[in-house]
Amino acid sequence: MDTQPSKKQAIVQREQQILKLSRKMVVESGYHGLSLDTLSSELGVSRGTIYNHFTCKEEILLALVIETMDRRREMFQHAAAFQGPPRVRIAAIGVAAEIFVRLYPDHFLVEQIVKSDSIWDKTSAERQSKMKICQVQCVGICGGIVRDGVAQGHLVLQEGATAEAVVFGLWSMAEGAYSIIATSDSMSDLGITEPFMAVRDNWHRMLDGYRWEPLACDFDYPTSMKGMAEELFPDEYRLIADSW
Amino acid sequence: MDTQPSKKQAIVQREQQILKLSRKMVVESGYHGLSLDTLSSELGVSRGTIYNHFTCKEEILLALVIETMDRRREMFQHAAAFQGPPRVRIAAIGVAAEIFVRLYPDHFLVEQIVKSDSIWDKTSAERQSKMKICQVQCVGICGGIVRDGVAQGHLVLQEGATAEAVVFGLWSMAEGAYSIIATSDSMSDLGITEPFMAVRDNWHRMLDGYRWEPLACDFDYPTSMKGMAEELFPDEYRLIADSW
DNA sequence: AGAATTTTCTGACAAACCGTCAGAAACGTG
DNA sequence: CACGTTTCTGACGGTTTGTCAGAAAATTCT
Repeated sequence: MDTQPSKKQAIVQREQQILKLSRKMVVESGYHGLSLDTLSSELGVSRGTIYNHFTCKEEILLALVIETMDRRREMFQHAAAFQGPPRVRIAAIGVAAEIFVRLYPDHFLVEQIVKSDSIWDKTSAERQSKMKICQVQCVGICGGIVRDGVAQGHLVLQEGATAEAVVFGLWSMAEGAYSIIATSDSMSDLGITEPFMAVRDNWHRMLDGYRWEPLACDFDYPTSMKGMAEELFPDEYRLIADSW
Repeated sequence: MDTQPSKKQAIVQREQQILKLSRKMVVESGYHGLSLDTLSSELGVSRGTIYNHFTCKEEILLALVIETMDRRREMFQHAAAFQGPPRVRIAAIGVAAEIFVRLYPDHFLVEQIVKSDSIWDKTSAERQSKMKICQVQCVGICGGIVRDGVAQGHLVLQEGATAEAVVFGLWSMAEGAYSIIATSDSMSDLGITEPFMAVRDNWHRMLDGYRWEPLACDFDYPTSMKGMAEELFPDEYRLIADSW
Protein backbone atom coordinates (compact mmCIF):
# COMPACT_ATOMS: atom_id res chain seq x y z
CA MET A 1 0.00 0.00 0.00
CA ASP A 2 2.61 2.46 0.99
CA THR A 3 5.50 0.78 -0.71
CA GLN A 4 3.26 0.22 -3.72
CA PRO A 5 1.76 3.65 -4.25
CA SER A 6 -1.66 3.71 -5.83
CA LYS A 7 -2.34 5.31 -9.14
CA LYS A 8 -4.00 8.28 -7.50
CA GLN A 9 -1.01 8.97 -5.34
CA ALA A 10 1.27 8.73 -8.31
CA ILE A 11 -0.75 11.37 -10.10
CA VAL A 12 -0.66 13.78 -7.18
CA GLN A 13 3.03 13.18 -6.83
CA ARG A 14 3.59 13.91 -10.49
CA GLU A 15 2.16 17.38 -10.11
CA GLN A 16 4.96 18.13 -7.67
CA GLN A 17 7.49 16.70 -10.09
CA ILE A 18 6.15 18.87 -12.89
CA LEU A 19 6.41 22.00 -10.78
CA LYS A 20 9.83 21.16 -9.47
CA LEU A 21 11.31 20.49 -12.88
CA SER A 22 9.48 23.43 -14.42
CA ARG A 23 10.95 25.81 -11.89
CA LYS A 24 14.40 24.51 -12.62
CA MET A 25 13.90 25.04 -16.33
CA VAL A 26 12.43 28.53 -15.96
CA VAL A 27 15.20 29.63 -13.65
CA GLU A 28 17.86 28.29 -15.97
CA SER A 29 16.67 30.07 -19.08
CA GLY A 30 13.52 32.04 -18.55
CA TYR A 31 10.10 31.62 -19.99
CA HIS A 32 11.39 30.04 -23.17
CA GLY A 33 13.53 27.62 -21.23
CA LEU A 34 10.33 25.90 -20.16
CA SER A 35 9.61 23.58 -23.06
CA LEU A 36 6.76 21.14 -22.56
CA ASP A 37 8.50 18.78 -24.94
CA THR A 38 11.64 18.42 -22.88
CA LEU A 39 9.66 18.70 -19.66
CA SER A 40 7.52 15.71 -20.53
CA SER A 41 10.30 13.61 -21.99
CA GLU A 42 12.51 14.28 -18.98
CA LEU A 43 9.63 13.24 -16.76
CA GLY A 44 9.07 10.10 -18.79
CA VAL A 45 5.50 10.91 -19.79
CA SER A 46 3.93 12.24 -22.95
CA ARG A 47 2.98 15.87 -23.46
CA GLY A 48 -0.68 14.99 -23.33
CA THR A 49 -0.28 13.88 -19.75
CA ILE A 50 1.09 17.25 -18.72
CA TYR A 51 -2.06 18.81 -20.12
CA ASN A 52 -4.10 16.65 -17.76
CA HIS A 53 -2.60 18.62 -14.91
CA PHE A 54 -2.33 22.11 -16.37
CA THR A 55 -4.44 23.53 -19.17
CA CYS A 56 -1.52 25.49 -20.60
CA LYS A 57 2.05 26.51 -20.04
CA GLU A 58 1.00 29.69 -18.33
CA GLU A 59 -0.89 27.80 -15.66
CA ILE A 60 2.32 26.06 -14.69
CA LEU A 61 4.04 29.38 -14.28
CA LEU A 62 1.25 30.83 -12.22
CA ALA A 63 1.26 27.73 -10.03
CA LEU A 64 4.95 28.34 -9.42
CA VAL A 65 4.25 31.91 -8.40
CA ILE A 66 1.54 30.81 -6.00
CA GLU A 67 3.97 28.40 -4.36
CA THR A 68 6.32 31.33 -3.99
CA MET A 69 3.85 33.72 -2.47
CA ASP A 70 2.56 31.10 -0.12
CA ARG A 71 6.01 30.47 1.21
CA ARG A 72 6.57 34.18 1.71
CA ARG A 73 3.26 34.59 3.48
CA GLU A 74 4.29 31.84 5.88
CA MET A 75 7.55 33.59 6.58
CA PHE A 76 5.78 36.92 7.06
CA GLN A 77 3.35 35.40 9.54
CA HIS A 78 6.18 33.85 11.46
CA ALA A 79 8.11 37.13 11.52
CA ALA A 80 5.05 39.17 12.54
CA ALA A 81 4.80 37.13 15.72
CA PHE A 82 8.19 38.36 16.90
CA GLN A 83 8.04 39.81 20.40
CA GLY A 84 8.74 43.51 20.57
CA PRO A 85 7.39 46.94 19.74
CA PRO A 86 5.65 47.23 16.36
CA ARG A 87 8.50 48.94 14.60
CA VAL A 88 10.78 46.10 15.58
CA ARG A 89 8.22 43.64 14.30
CA ILE A 90 8.16 45.49 10.98
CA ALA A 91 11.90 45.12 10.91
CA ALA A 92 11.34 41.39 11.38
CA ILE A 93 9.18 41.44 8.26
CA GLY A 94 12.07 43.05 6.46
CA VAL A 95 14.31 40.26 7.67
CA ALA A 96 11.84 37.69 6.37
CA ALA A 97 11.59 39.41 3.00
CA GLU A 98 15.33 39.59 2.63
CA ILE A 99 15.98 36.01 3.66
CA PHE A 100 13.26 34.88 1.31
CA VAL A 101 14.64 36.69 -1.69
CA ARG A 102 18.21 35.67 -1.01
CA LEU A 103 17.42 32.07 -0.29
CA TYR A 104 15.00 31.58 -3.15
CA PRO A 105 16.12 34.01 -5.84
CA ASP A 106 14.48 31.76 -8.40
CA HIS A 107 11.08 32.22 -6.78
CA PHE A 108 11.40 35.95 -7.04
CA LEU A 109 12.59 35.71 -10.62
CA VAL A 110 9.63 33.63 -11.71
CA GLU A 111 7.32 36.10 -10.04
CA GLN A 112 8.84 38.89 -12.11
CA ILE A 113 8.47 36.96 -15.33
CA VAL A 114 4.84 36.14 -14.76
CA LYS A 115 3.89 39.65 -13.80
CA SER A 116 5.66 41.39 -16.64
CA ASP A 117 4.65 39.35 -19.62
CA SER A 118 1.01 39.20 -20.52
CA ILE A 119 0.47 35.62 -19.49
CA TRP A 120 -1.95 36.66 -16.84
CA ASP A 121 -5.05 36.53 -19.01
CA LYS A 122 -4.38 33.00 -20.19
CA THR A 123 -4.69 31.64 -16.67
CA SER A 124 -7.71 30.37 -14.78
CA ALA A 125 -9.74 32.59 -12.49
CA GLU A 126 -9.21 30.21 -9.57
CA ARG A 127 -5.44 30.49 -9.65
CA GLN A 128 -5.68 34.23 -10.18
CA SER A 129 -7.79 34.75 -7.09
CA LYS A 130 -5.55 32.43 -5.10
CA MET A 131 -2.65 34.67 -5.90
CA LYS A 132 -4.52 37.86 -5.12
CA ILE A 133 -5.57 36.49 -1.75
CA CYS A 134 -1.98 35.73 -0.92
CA GLN A 135 -0.95 39.26 -1.84
CA VAL A 136 -3.70 40.84 0.21
CA GLN A 137 -2.72 38.68 3.17
CA CYS A 138 0.89 39.79 3.02
CA VAL A 139 -0.12 43.42 2.86
CA GLY A 140 -2.62 42.81 5.65
CA ILE A 141 -0.01 41.35 7.98
CA CYS A 142 2.17 44.41 7.56
CA GLY A 143 -0.77 46.80 7.82
CA GLY A 144 -1.73 45.25 11.12
CA ILE A 145 1.70 45.91 12.55
CA VAL A 146 1.59 49.53 11.42
CA ARG A 147 -1.80 49.97 13.04
CA ASP A 148 -0.40 48.46 16.23
CA GLY A 149 2.27 51.10 16.14
CA VAL A 150 -0.36 53.81 15.79
CA ALA A 151 -2.46 52.27 18.56
CA GLN A 152 0.50 52.23 20.92
CA GLY A 153 1.32 55.84 20.13
CA HIS A 154 4.70 55.09 18.63
CA LEU A 155 3.67 56.40 15.26
CA VAL A 156 1.50 59.41 14.51
CA LEU A 157 0.04 59.55 11.03
CA GLN A 158 -0.22 63.15 9.91
CA GLU A 159 -2.82 64.45 7.51
CA GLY A 160 -2.95 62.33 4.39
CA ALA A 161 -0.77 59.53 5.71
CA THR A 162 -2.29 56.09 6.18
CA ALA A 163 -1.08 52.74 7.44
CA GLU A 164 -1.46 51.41 3.92
CA ALA A 165 0.77 54.14 2.53
CA VAL A 166 3.51 53.13 4.96
CA VAL A 167 3.21 49.52 3.89
CA PHE A 168 3.24 50.61 0.28
CA GLY A 169 6.49 52.45 0.86
CA LEU A 170 8.19 49.46 2.45
CA TRP A 171 6.81 47.12 -0.14
CA SER A 172 7.77 49.20 -3.14
CA MET A 173 11.26 49.82 -1.87
CA ALA A 174 11.87 46.12 -1.28
CA GLU A 175 10.26 45.13 -4.55
CA GLY A 176 12.24 47.66 -6.55
CA ALA A 177 15.53 47.02 -4.82
CA TYR A 178 15.35 43.26 -5.17
CA SER A 179 14.34 43.66 -8.77
CA ILE A 180 17.28 45.93 -9.48
CA ILE A 181 19.63 43.60 -7.66
CA ALA A 182 18.33 40.59 -9.56
CA THR A 183 18.45 42.13 -13.02
CA SER A 184 21.47 44.40 -12.84
CA ASP A 185 24.54 42.23 -13.12
CA SER A 186 26.92 44.85 -11.83
CA MET A 187 25.73 46.59 -8.72
CA SER A 188 29.27 47.58 -7.87
CA ASP A 189 29.49 49.55 -11.13
CA LEU A 190 26.76 51.73 -9.71
CA GLY A 191 28.65 52.24 -6.47
CA ILE A 192 26.59 49.90 -4.31
CA THR A 193 28.88 47.36 -2.73
CA GLU A 194 26.42 45.87 -0.26
CA PRO A 195 22.97 46.26 -1.76
CA PHE A 196 21.05 44.30 0.86
CA MET A 197 22.52 46.36 3.65
CA ALA A 198 21.57 49.47 1.71
CA VAL A 199 17.97 48.27 1.44
CA ARG A 200 17.74 47.65 5.18
CA ASP A 201 19.21 51.06 5.89
CA ASN A 202 16.89 52.85 3.48
CA TRP A 203 13.90 51.08 4.99
CA HIS A 204 14.77 52.51 8.36
CA ARG A 205 15.46 55.94 6.90
CA MET A 206 11.91 56.00 5.60
CA LEU A 207 10.42 54.83 8.88
CA ASP A 208 12.50 57.44 10.67
CA GLY A 209 11.01 59.95 8.26
CA TYR A 210 7.60 58.87 9.53
CA ARG A 211 9.03 59.35 13.05
CA TRP A 212 7.98 55.85 14.03
CA GLU A 213 9.58 55.06 17.38
CA PRO A 214 11.97 53.72 18.34
CA LEU A 215 14.00 55.71 15.83
CA ALA A 216 17.14 54.25 14.32
CA CYS A 217 19.28 56.49 16.51
CA ASP A 218 17.69 55.06 19.65
CA PHE A 219 17.76 51.40 18.71
CA ASP A 220 20.41 49.27 17.09
CA TYR A 221 18.42 47.85 14.20
CA PRO A 222 21.34 46.35 12.28
CA THR A 223 22.35 44.16 15.23
CA SER A 224 18.76 43.48 16.11
CA MET A 225 17.88 42.35 12.60
CA LYS A 226 20.78 39.98 12.53
CA GLY A 227 19.55 38.49 15.78
CA MET A 228 16.04 38.14 14.37
CA ALA A 229 17.38 36.32 11.35
CA GLU A 230 19.17 33.84 13.61
CA GLU A 231 16.23 33.41 15.93
CA LEU A 232 13.30 33.37 13.51
CA PHE A 233 14.86 31.51 10.59
CA PRO A 234 17.87 29.65 11.97
CA ASP A 235 18.15 27.05 9.22
CA GLU A 236 17.61 29.53 6.45
CA TYR A 237 19.92 32.12 7.97
CA ARG A 238 22.78 29.68 8.25
CA LEU A 239 22.86 29.38 4.49
CA ILE A 240 23.38 33.08 3.88
CA ALA A 241 25.06 34.08 7.15
CA ASP A 242 28.47 34.71 5.65
CA SER A 243 27.21 37.41 3.31
CA TRP A 244 24.78 39.06 5.71
CA MET B 1 13.50 65.23 -53.34
CA ASP B 2 11.48 65.77 -50.28
CA THR B 3 8.19 64.76 -51.75
CA GLN B 4 9.90 61.84 -53.47
CA PRO B 5 12.06 60.35 -50.72
CA SER B 6 15.10 58.45 -51.83
CA LYS B 7 15.55 54.78 -51.16
CA LYS B 8 18.00 55.46 -48.35
CA GLN B 9 15.62 57.75 -46.59
CA ALA B 10 12.86 55.23 -46.94
CA ILE B 11 14.99 52.61 -45.22
CA VAL B 12 15.85 54.87 -42.31
CA GLN B 13 12.23 55.81 -42.00
CA ARG B 14 11.19 52.19 -41.94
CA GLU B 15 13.25 51.52 -38.85
CA GLN B 16 11.10 54.04 -37.05
CA GLN B 17 7.97 52.39 -38.40
CA ILE B 18 9.15 48.99 -37.21
CA LEU B 19 9.81 50.29 -33.71
CA LYS B 20 6.57 52.20 -33.55
CA LEU B 21 4.42 49.28 -34.61
CA SER B 22 6.44 46.85 -32.49
CA ARG B 23 5.84 48.91 -29.39
CA LYS B 24 2.15 48.96 -30.08
CA MET B 25 2.07 45.20 -30.46
CA VAL B 26 4.16 44.53 -27.35
CA VAL B 27 2.07 46.87 -25.26
CA GLU B 28 -1.14 45.31 -26.48
CA SER B 29 -0.23 41.73 -25.73
CA GLY B 30 3.25 41.36 -24.37
CA TYR B 31 6.23 39.61 -25.75
CA HIS B 32 4.14 37.09 -27.65
CA GLY B 33 2.01 39.81 -29.14
CA LEU B 34 5.00 40.83 -31.21
CA SER B 35 4.83 38.50 -34.19
CA LEU B 36 7.26 39.21 -37.00
CA ASP B 37 4.77 37.72 -39.39
CA THR B 38 2.01 40.18 -38.64
CA LEU B 39 4.54 42.96 -38.09
CA SER B 40 5.95 42.58 -41.58
CA SER B 41 2.64 42.06 -43.30
CA GLU B 42 1.13 45.05 -41.56
CA LEU B 43 4.13 47.09 -42.67
CA GLY B 44 3.77 45.84 -46.22
CA VAL B 45 7.19 44.22 -46.40
CA SER B 46 8.41 40.66 -46.14
CA ARG B 47 9.87 39.13 -43.01
CA GLY B 48 13.30 39.04 -44.55
CA THR B 49 13.32 42.82 -44.76
CA ILE B 50 12.77 43.14 -41.04
CA TYR B 51 15.85 41.04 -40.52
CA ASN B 52 17.85 43.57 -42.49
CA HIS B 53 17.23 46.01 -39.67
CA PHE B 54 17.32 43.76 -36.60
CA THR B 55 19.09 40.45 -36.28
CA CYS B 56 16.38 38.97 -34.11
CA LYS B 57 13.18 39.71 -32.29
CA GLU B 58 15.01 40.44 -29.08
CA GLU B 59 17.01 43.21 -30.71
CA ILE B 60 13.78 44.99 -31.53
CA LEU B 61 12.71 44.81 -27.92
CA LEU B 62 16.03 46.05 -26.65
CA ALA B 63 15.91 48.91 -29.15
CA LEU B 64 12.54 49.86 -27.68
CA VAL B 65 14.01 49.89 -24.20
CA ILE B 66 16.90 52.07 -25.31
CA GLU B 67 14.45 54.56 -26.79
CA THR B 68 12.72 54.56 -23.44
CA MET B 69 15.81 55.07 -21.34
CA ASP B 70 17.07 57.77 -23.63
CA ARG B 71 13.89 59.71 -23.26
CA ARG B 72 14.03 59.39 -19.51
CA ARG B 73 17.65 60.48 -19.41
CA GLU B 74 16.68 63.60 -21.34
CA MET B 75 13.95 64.35 -18.86
CA PHE B 76 16.30 63.74 -15.94
CA GLN B 77 18.90 66.09 -17.36
CA HIS B 78 16.27 68.73 -17.88
CA ALA B 79 14.97 68.32 -14.34
CA ALA B 80 18.44 68.30 -12.79
CA ALA B 81 18.99 71.82 -14.14
CA PHE B 82 16.15 73.17 -12.04
CA GLN B 83 17.21 76.14 -9.95
CA GLY B 84 17.18 75.55 -6.23
CA PRO B 85 18.88 73.70 -3.38
CA PRO B 86 19.94 70.12 -4.17
CA ARG B 87 17.10 68.47 -2.34
CA VAL B 88 14.64 70.46 -4.38
CA ARG B 89 16.48 69.42 -7.52
CA ILE B 90 16.17 65.78 -6.45
CA ALA B 91 12.46 66.40 -6.07
CA ALA B 92 12.50 67.64 -9.65
CA ILE B 93 14.00 64.32 -10.69
CA GLY B 94 11.09 62.67 -8.95
CA VAL B 95 8.72 64.83 -10.92
CA ALA B 96 10.43 63.81 -14.14
CA ALA B 97 10.28 60.14 -13.24
CA GLU B 98 6.61 60.33 -12.40
CA ILE B 99 5.62 62.28 -15.48
CA PHE B 100 7.60 59.87 -17.59
CA VAL B 101 5.96 56.76 -16.22
CA ARG B 102 2.48 58.23 -16.33
CA LEU B 103 2.80 59.65 -19.78
CA TYR B 104 4.49 56.65 -21.32
CA PRO B 105 3.28 53.67 -19.33
CA ASP B 106 3.99 51.49 -22.33
CA HIS B 107 7.67 52.39 -22.25
CA PHE B 108 7.92 51.32 -18.65
CA LEU B 109 6.06 48.11 -19.40
CA VAL B 110 8.39 47.09 -22.20
CA GLU B 111 11.33 47.78 -19.94
CA GLN B 112 9.90 45.37 -17.41
CA ILE B 113 9.35 42.67 -20.00
CA VAL B 114 12.85 42.85 -21.38
CA LYS B 115 14.50 42.79 -18.00
CA SER B 116 12.52 39.90 -16.59
CA ASP B 117 12.66 37.39 -19.39
CA SER B 118 15.99 36.01 -20.44
CA ILE B 119 16.18 37.79 -23.74
CA TRP B 120 19.23 39.72 -22.67
CA ASP B 121 21.81 37.23 -23.88
CA LYS B 122 20.37 37.07 -27.37
CA THR B 123 21.08 40.72 -28.01
CA SER B 124 24.16 42.41 -29.42
CA ALA B 125 26.91 43.79 -27.24
CA GLU B 126 26.55 47.24 -28.78
CA ARG B 127 22.94 47.64 -27.78
CA GLN B 128 23.67 46.18 -24.37
CA SER B 129 26.37 48.71 -23.66
CA LYS B 130 24.20 51.51 -24.99
CA MET B 131 21.58 50.59 -22.45
CA LYS B 132 24.06 50.31 -19.61
CA ILE B 133 25.51 53.71 -20.42
CA CYS B 134 22.05 55.20 -20.27
CA GLN B 135 21.44 53.62 -16.89
CA VAL B 136 24.77 54.78 -15.48
CA GLN B 137 24.03 58.29 -16.74
CA CYS B 138 20.67 58.41 -14.99
CA VAL B 139 22.22 57.22 -11.75
CA GLY B 140 25.08 59.64 -12.26
CA ILE B 141 22.78 62.63 -12.65
CA CYS B 142 21.08 61.83 -9.37
CA GLY B 143 24.36 61.03 -7.63
CA GLY B 144 25.71 64.42 -8.62
CA ILE B 145 22.78 66.17 -7.01
CA VAL B 146 23.23 64.21 -3.80
CA ARG B 147 26.91 65.12 -3.73
CA ASP B 148 25.94 68.76 -4.23
CA GLY B 149 23.77 68.44 -1.17
CA VAL B 150 26.68 67.04 0.81
CA ALA B 151 29.02 69.74 -0.50
CA GLN B 152 26.63 72.48 0.54
CA GLY B 153 26.26 71.00 4.00
CA HIS B 154 22.55 70.27 3.65
CA LEU B 155 23.10 66.55 3.99
CA VAL B 156 25.52 64.75 6.27
CA LEU B 157 26.26 61.16 5.40
CA GLN B 158 26.85 59.18 8.56
CA GLU B 159 29.08 56.15 8.78
CA GLY B 160 28.27 53.65 6.06
CA ALA B 161 25.98 55.93 4.11
CA THR B 162 27.00 56.98 0.61
CA ALA B 163 25.55 59.18 -2.09
CA GLU B 164 25.01 56.06 -4.17
CA ALA B 165 23.01 54.45 -1.38
CA VAL B 166 20.69 57.45 -1.29
CA VAL B 167 20.19 57.24 -5.05
CA PHE B 168 19.61 53.52 -4.74
CA GLY B 169 16.87 54.15 -2.22
CA LEU B 170 15.08 56.66 -4.40
CA TRP B 171 15.53 54.52 -7.45
CA SER B 172 14.34 51.30 -5.89
CA MET B 173 11.29 52.93 -4.35
CA ALA B 174 10.24 54.47 -7.65
CA GLU B 175 10.98 51.32 -9.60
CA GLY B 176 9.07 49.12 -7.18
CA ALA B 177 6.15 51.44 -6.77
CA TYR B 178 5.66 51.99 -10.49
CA SER B 179 5.96 48.27 -11.06
CA ILE B 180 3.33 47.52 -8.44
CA ILE B 181 1.06 50.20 -9.83
CA ALA B 182 1.46 48.89 -13.37
CA THR B 183 0.89 45.24 -12.60
CA SER B 184 -1.63 45.34 -9.79
CA ASP B 185 -4.98 46.10 -11.32
CA SER B 186 -6.61 47.05 -8.05
CA MET B 187 -4.57 49.43 -5.97
CA SER B 188 -7.66 50.56 -4.14
CA ASP B 189 -8.22 47.00 -2.90
CA LEU B 190 -4.95 47.41 -1.06
CA GLY B 191 -6.05 50.67 0.49
CA ILE B 192 -3.99 52.98 -1.71
CA THR B 193 -6.30 55.47 -3.35
CA GLU B 194 -3.67 57.82 -4.74
CA PRO B 195 -0.58 55.72 -5.38
CA PHE B 196 1.49 58.41 -7.10
CA MET B 197 0.97 60.82 -4.26
CA ALA B 198 1.99 58.06 -1.88
CA VAL B 199 5.22 57.53 -3.80
CA ARG B 200 6.08 61.21 -3.66
CA ASP B 201 5.36 61.30 0.03
CA ASN B 202 7.40 58.20 0.79
CA TRP B 203 10.31 59.60 -1.18
CA HIS B 204 10.37 62.62 1.06
CA ARG B 205 9.97 60.51 4.16
CA MET B 206 13.14 58.69 3.27
CA LEU B 207 15.06 61.87 2.52
CA ASP B 208 13.81 63.29 5.81
CA GLY B 209 15.18 60.14 7.40
CA TYR B 210 18.55 61.09 5.95
CA ARG B 211 17.95 64.56 7.40
CA TRP B 212 18.59 66.19 4.06
CA GLU B 213 17.58 69.81 4.31
CA PRO B 214 15.28 71.45 3.72
CA LEU B 215 13.12 68.86 5.50
CA ALA B 216 9.56 68.28 4.42
CA CYS B 217 8.27 70.16 7.47
CA ASP B 218 10.20 73.28 6.42
CA PHE B 219 9.37 73.25 2.74
CA ASP B 220 6.13 72.65 0.90
CA TYR B 221 7.26 69.91 -1.45
CA PRO B 222 3.80 68.90 -2.72
CA THR B 223 3.07 72.40 -3.99
CA SER B 224 6.62 72.86 -5.18
CA MET B 225 6.58 69.63 -7.17
CA LYS B 226 3.38 70.58 -8.87
CA GLY B 227 4.99 73.85 -9.86
CA MET B 228 8.03 72.04 -11.20
CA ALA B 229 5.85 69.79 -13.29
CA GLU B 230 4.17 72.82 -14.85
CA GLU B 231 7.40 74.68 -15.38
CA LEU B 232 9.75 71.92 -16.49
CA PHE B 233 7.37 69.82 -18.56
CA PRO B 234 4.43 72.06 -19.45
CA ASP B 235 3.20 70.09 -22.46
CA GLU B 236 3.54 66.75 -20.76
CA TYR B 237 2.05 67.95 -17.51
CA ARG B 238 -1.04 69.27 -19.21
CA LEU B 239 -1.94 65.75 -20.26
CA ILE B 240 -1.97 64.36 -16.74
CA ALA B 241 -2.78 67.51 -14.78
CA ASP B 242 -6.26 66.47 -13.79
CA SER B 243 -5.06 63.39 -11.94
CA TRP B 244 -1.98 64.93 -10.37
C1' DA C 1 -12.10 -14.64 -12.97
C1' DG C 2 -13.66 -12.32 -16.81
C1' DA C 3 -16.33 -8.70 -18.96
C1' DA C 4 -17.64 -3.94 -19.01
C1' DT C 5 -16.82 0.75 -17.92
C1' DT C 6 -14.23 4.52 -16.57
C1' DT C 7 -9.93 6.83 -16.22
C1' DT C 8 -5.53 7.84 -17.92
C1' DC C 9 -2.05 8.06 -21.41
C1' DT C 10 -0.09 8.49 -25.96
C1' DG C 11 1.84 10.33 -30.11
C1' DA C 12 0.48 11.93 -34.55
C1' DC C 13 -1.49 16.22 -36.23
C1' DA C 14 -2.58 21.14 -37.25
C1' DA C 15 -1.29 25.72 -36.50
C1' DA C 16 1.86 29.28 -35.45
C1' DC C 17 6.28 31.17 -35.30
C1' DC C 18 11.35 32.15 -35.94
C1' DG C 19 15.43 32.76 -38.65
C1' DT C 20 17.80 31.64 -43.24
C1' DC C 21 19.05 32.02 -47.85
C1' DA C 22 19.15 31.46 -52.89
C1' DG C 23 17.22 33.83 -56.29
C1' DA C 24 14.51 37.92 -57.98
C1' DA C 25 13.83 42.73 -58.24
C1' DA C 26 15.20 47.41 -57.83
C1' DC C 27 18.70 50.72 -57.89
C1' DG C 28 22.73 53.40 -59.31
C1' DT C 29 26.41 54.52 -62.30
C1' DG C 30 29.50 54.96 -66.09
C1' DC D 1 21.93 50.37 -71.83
C1' DA D 2 24.70 47.20 -69.42
C1' DC D 3 26.70 45.71 -65.38
C1' DG D 4 27.65 45.56 -60.42
C1' DT D 5 25.49 46.41 -55.99
C1' DT D 6 21.98 46.79 -52.75
C1' DT D 7 17.61 45.42 -51.21
C1' DC D 8 13.69 42.42 -51.04
C1' DT D 9 11.11 38.18 -51.21
C1' DG D 10 8.86 34.02 -49.81
C1' DA D 11 9.56 29.21 -49.57
C1' DC D 12 12.00 26.11 -46.40
C1' DG D 13 13.63 23.68 -42.13
C1' DG D 14 13.28 23.52 -37.46
C1' DT D 15 10.81 24.27 -33.18
C1' DT D 16 6.93 24.79 -30.06
C1' DT D 17 2.15 24.62 -28.39
C1' DG D 18 -2.30 22.58 -27.72
C1' DT D 19 -5.77 18.89 -29.40
C1' DC D 20 -7.85 14.56 -29.81
C1' DA D 21 -9.06 9.88 -31.46
C1' DG D 22 -7.63 5.73 -30.18
C1' DA D 23 -4.69 2.63 -27.12
C1' DA D 24 -3.63 1.14 -22.59
C1' DA D 25 -4.38 0.69 -17.84
C1' DA D 26 -7.18 0.74 -13.80
C1' DT D 27 -11.53 -0.03 -11.58
C1' DT D 28 -16.03 -1.80 -11.04
C1' DC D 29 -19.55 -5.06 -11.91
C1' DT D 30 -21.49 -9.70 -12.67
